[in-house]
Amino acid sequence: MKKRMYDNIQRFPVALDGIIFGFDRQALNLLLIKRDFEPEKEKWSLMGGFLREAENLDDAASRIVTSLTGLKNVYMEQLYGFGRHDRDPVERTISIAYYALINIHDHDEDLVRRYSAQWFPIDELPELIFDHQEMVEAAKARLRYKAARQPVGFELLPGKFTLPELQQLYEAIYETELDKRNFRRRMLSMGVLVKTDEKQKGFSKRGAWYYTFDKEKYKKMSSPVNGSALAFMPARE
Amino acid sequence: MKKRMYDNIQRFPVALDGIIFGFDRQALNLLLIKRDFEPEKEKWSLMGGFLREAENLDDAASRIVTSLTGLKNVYMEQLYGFGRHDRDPVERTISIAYYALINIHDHDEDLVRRYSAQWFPIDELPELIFDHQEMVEAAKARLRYKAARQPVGFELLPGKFTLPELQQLYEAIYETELDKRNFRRRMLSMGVLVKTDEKQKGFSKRGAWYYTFDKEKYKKMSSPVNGSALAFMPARE
DNA sequence: CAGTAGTAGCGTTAAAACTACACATAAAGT
DNA sequence: ACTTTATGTGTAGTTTTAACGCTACTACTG
Repeated sequence: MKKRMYDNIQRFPVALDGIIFGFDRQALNLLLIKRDFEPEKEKWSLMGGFLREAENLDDAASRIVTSLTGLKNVYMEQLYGFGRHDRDPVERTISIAYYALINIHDHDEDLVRRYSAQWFPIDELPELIFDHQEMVEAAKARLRYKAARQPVGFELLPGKFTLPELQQLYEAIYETELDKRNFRRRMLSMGVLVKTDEKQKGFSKRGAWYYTFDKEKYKKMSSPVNGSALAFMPARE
Repeated sequence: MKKRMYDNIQRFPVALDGIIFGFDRQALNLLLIKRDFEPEKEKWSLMGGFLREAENLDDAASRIVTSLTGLKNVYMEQLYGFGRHDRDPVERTISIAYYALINIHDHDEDLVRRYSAQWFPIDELPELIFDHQEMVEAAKARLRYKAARQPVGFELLPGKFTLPELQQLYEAIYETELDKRNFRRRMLSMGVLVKTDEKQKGFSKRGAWYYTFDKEKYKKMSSPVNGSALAFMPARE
């Protein structure tokens, strides 16, 4: 029995590209790979790959990020579908971009080496191939959007972290400085931070308290842009 | 000279599906078509079509909406890429959903008849094929998000409209009632409405002033979700 | 061991935004 | 002229934001 198929239509390779964010307690970074194949060999690009038969988009995106970082169950969200007809000089493809948030210290360094990958601070990115620059811009905008309404630290920070560290992350995301007192109040008011009885040592004289996330509450708040969580007529900006 | 191509990868039909919103001065409506072909013949679905070679995604989405409505230069925004591997029983496809906002009275009625298309109030939708229900939900959420930070009337309303009409639209979008005075203040404060010296006649005794949009300012505010316009750490909801 | 330096952490206040709510006004129809 | 019906306006109380000055720890120094 022959499988049914659509007639008289084009078929295209469907790529998944991953914008992988990591935070090193200082700056927000992006994991890029140096292409060792044509076209655009030796130039930098996002990690990508092609969709396989019988594989969901989300699964494919996960597979691709895992193949570079070794990490599973990474937080990812679909960003946008990029499909300019001439975006890829080899063949007409469309690419669904996903962004991922990972703890920069968790990744598999061997894998990263094998792919000639490297972390770049987001304000010092090299030139990227194709439309990858555009993807990165979109991902930054989305991350900012997301961070504004829920603490994004859970994915980017280690299990325990201090408020100054969280603030550092936010300042990296927004590329600006924030008021310590207001930031603190705002984050705490979201009700997902749990203070531990442990203090950070060695960094500052006084030492800051470590916090963790209340995973339960955090998960409830975490919803993609299309999720239900958008408030009814929230304030204009 | 042979064209270069990628090796050993699958290729897929790429569909575009359009969530077409229209407003008839009463309710928010969706334009759906009755399928006259298998599978799922006689059931309702979104208007869709397949991507062609050398056609940008946005252009393809436009083409598809135009083919049903006769309207060109419709406001559209990419919504999300849907790609469950079993989403289409005929063949594995991926679909990029776009939503469109049109003035319901402008569409080409012949075309709509030819496709056996029909407008449905968004709170009385029939059962839809595949994952189209999910797409509609996502589109509603996105429209709500968008409407909260910029007046969305321009695309959905005729050139001139009254504030009560605009409010009617918002109430349809949010499926709730709004306070007249607060709504009015909020819309006017966005600074894109221009009062004309013309009054609506025949509908209410007193008659309401017609307004138009200041297209210049309006365009500046109109940016897709990924645009830059997201405020720096806007209020929590 | 006392003083200093450098962050961490707290509280207050003024401005802005939001919410809720009630009455006057224009014009059509009798 | 009076009634009817929807349009249009103002205000007060509350909540949220934004700006800002000061105290509290503790490691290091002499």
